[in-house]
This record gives sequence, structure tokens and C-alpha cells, in this order.
Amino acid sequence: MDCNNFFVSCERVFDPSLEGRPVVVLSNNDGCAVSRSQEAKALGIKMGMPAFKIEEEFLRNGVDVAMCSSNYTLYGDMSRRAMDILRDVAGNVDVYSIDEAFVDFGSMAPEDVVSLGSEIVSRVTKGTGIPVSVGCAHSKTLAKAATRFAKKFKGYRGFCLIDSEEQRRKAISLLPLEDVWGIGYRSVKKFSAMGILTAADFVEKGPYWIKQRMGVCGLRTYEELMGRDVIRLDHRQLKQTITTSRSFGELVSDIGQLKTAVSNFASSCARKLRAQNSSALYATVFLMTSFFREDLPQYYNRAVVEFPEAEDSSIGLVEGCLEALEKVYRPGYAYKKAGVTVSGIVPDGHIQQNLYYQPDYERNRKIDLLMDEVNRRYGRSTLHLAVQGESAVFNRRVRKPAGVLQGKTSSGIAERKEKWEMRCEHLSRNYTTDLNDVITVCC
DNA sequence: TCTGGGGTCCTAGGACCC
DNA sequence: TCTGGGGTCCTAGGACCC
Repeated sequence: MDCNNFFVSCERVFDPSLEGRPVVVLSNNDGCAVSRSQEAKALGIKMGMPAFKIEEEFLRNGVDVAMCSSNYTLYGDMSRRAMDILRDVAGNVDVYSIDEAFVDFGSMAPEDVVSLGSEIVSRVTKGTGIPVSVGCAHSKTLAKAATRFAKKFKGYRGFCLIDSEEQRRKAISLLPLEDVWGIGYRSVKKFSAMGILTAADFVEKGPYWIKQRMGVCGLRTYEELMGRDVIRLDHRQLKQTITTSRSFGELVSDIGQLKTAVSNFASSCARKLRAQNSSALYATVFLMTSFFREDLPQYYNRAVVEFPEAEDSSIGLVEGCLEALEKVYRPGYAYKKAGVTVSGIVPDGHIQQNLYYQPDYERNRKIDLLMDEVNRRYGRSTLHLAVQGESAVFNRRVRKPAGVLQGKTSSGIAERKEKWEMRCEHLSRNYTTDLNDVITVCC
């Protein structure tokens, strides 16, 4: 199951004025388009198109395009609702991403497959307001292809089944190579120069040829396109790396401001580590200038700190990361982005202790527990370390005041306090997660 | 002026072991 | 010092996903 134009669809559920219009949802920092309505796609707005180009090419020429800042609080909650309904209808659900899930239909009679597939489409769409497509086949790669057909051709009414060998052959011959799950931009470029344009052209080359050029990943895609289910999803409990990074709203040169930003990134990583009951042995801090600014000197660097013992406290991670920041920082550059990645992640309870290190566990643990609890109850960053700065809001989303349904206004957006804070000038409300933002309908 | 963020897996090559 | 055969571990870079 795949939600159609997911982020845009979420915005439309609560803002009917977006219906029937070209709509794009922008990335963090209002950078570029990450989700587009059908109307926006028809205009030729590409995935990843920068917001300023959309303004130049369309808005300035009087073409109506609605732009929304991304509102992940809303999308995350809408995703949860969709997946809950899917589980209720179908059971055996494997959530693959914020807008996609695989369902194991087992060995079901074809007519039951068709009715269950159609039921998923109608129940999820009705229950969330978000249109979805369902594709069914003997492998995940073919099921994803079926989903594309279900989305593209209205006749399917949201559900497409690739069952027989004849249907499989027809499907792969109609499937452009760039739409195959597992074949990316680079491979498409390489293969199209050889005249390989569809999934059928690709499998025609045979497993040996493919393995030589794409390794075992390509081989798996071949098997899947032949109808054999060989791709296993990752069911690990713990993430192997956790990153928090942001582009800045404006270029930053001052190390004081970078310290504030990096402290926030580090404490965010610590919070994510604690959320999955794990700790990390290493933290990497990176710093970079804007590669688009050819008029400015460029710099990229990173530094790693190793903790004496795997660490999950905000205080410990922030200390380590500030140390690393001092190593990578060079004065005289205008920085555009920074971030923190933690790695060497181990589950709590399996931490290798260090004979020569006597940390004050109890102290930091108490502080973290308290901060987590207060922030859970009263909102993120209610309580934070002083070094995170007065606002501690690198991912603050300032909400608009609740009001009647009348489309977007930007009057409720607070000014950014710090240069490095993100831009989000077209932010919708947290309609489903904040009582103050619940819509009022006048009738 | 303005171009996102967060992941996974595989492979080749270097360094080292017996 | 060199020979062959059989390993492990680590890292950087590439490719892919949403």
C-alpha cells in the first residue's frame, strides 16, 4: 500500500482550498519540493526543485502554485492513523516508510485477494482522507510496480493485481526502468545508453550480466522481477546510526552560534538514543559551507569523538560534540549546514564497561529522565541544557493561531531568533496532535 | 538571498593474522 | 626474503531507498 502524494494529501485533508490546485510541500528550511500534487507534476515541477525556482518560473508568471512548509508532526500522525487502519483490515503489516507498507496476503484465493485489496483502498481512504493505492504480486518489487499501475490508471480504482505469468510479462514490459524499485538514477543513466529502457529489457540480460554490473543487489532485483520473493525487510530493533543535521536559515560564521546549533543536534541524538533504549560509542560532528555559492570559499570537515563508555546522556553527548566542533571549526567560512551522527550503537544492558572510567551515571541519568518526562508532557524543549541557547528550537515549528478554516495566513509565524534556525514560512497547524490547533468549522 | 534529512547495504582495497 | 593459501577487520566510497 502506498499513499498518493502523501504530504500534499495530508495538507489537503484539513485545507480544502488546496483541492484541485497545484500544491507542493517543501523540504525543511523551505528548500525544495519533496511532495507534489498531480496538478503540480503536470506543470512540470520536478522532485527536488528549489522553492525559489518555483517562485521564479510559476508564481511570478501568475501561475497558481500553493507551497507548504513541511509539517512532520502532522504527517507522522496521519501515517500512524493509516497504518492502524491497514492493520485492522489486513493484519500482517510491515511498515516500510512513512507512506508505505507491505502486507503478506499468504496463500489466499485470487477472488479474496481482489476483495481484500479493494477493501484496504476504501477503508484507509475513508478513514484518513488520504487516497491510497494497493498493488499485489508474488514479489515486493512487482507489488510496488503494481501499485504504480494502480495509481496511474484510473480504471484500476486503486487496486492492481499481477498474478499470472502473462500479467507479469506484460507488466515488466510496460514498466520504465527508472520506476523499478532498486534501480536508481545512476544505473538508469548507464543502462539507457545501452538501450535498456524497461524492466523487461533489463531481465532479458540475464542474471550473470546483471550481477557483474550491479552486484548482488541487482541480482535480487532481477529475481524479484522474475516473480520470486527474495527481498527481506530489515526488522532490527536498533538503528545503526542516528543523525540530526540541519541547513541553516542564513549562513553562519560565528563559532558561538555553531556551538548552540551543535548542542541542539547532539541533544536530539541523545534523546533518539534513549528512545530506543540504546547508547553510542562514537559521535561525529560535521560542518559545511554552501556548495551552491561559487563566490565563497568552500570547506567541509568532520571529527569523531570516542566515548570511554557508550553514552546516551544529553550532557555527555553535548560535551563530546562541542569538543569535536572545536577540531573542525575554521574561522573565515560562511557555514550552511552542520550535523551530528552517533554510531557504534549498543542496546542498554550490553554496554562494555571501562575499567578506568568512573562516570557519575546517577547524576546524568536523573537529569535525562527528568528532562524527557517534562518534555514529553509539556512539549519538546520545554526543559533543555543552557548551552542549547535561549530558544533551543532548531526544529521548532511555530504554529499559527487556531481559527476558522480560511486557508493559510502567515501572520502566526514567529520570527526566527537565531540565524541558524530553519525557515518555515508556510507552516500548517498541528490539526491532529494539538488541542489548540483543532479546526473550527463555521456552519 | 533562496537548493532537505535520515537511513541501509555492498564492494574493493589495505592492513593484518597464521 | 620469498613462496601459496586462507582468513578477519576496518574504512571509504558508491548506490540505493523514502
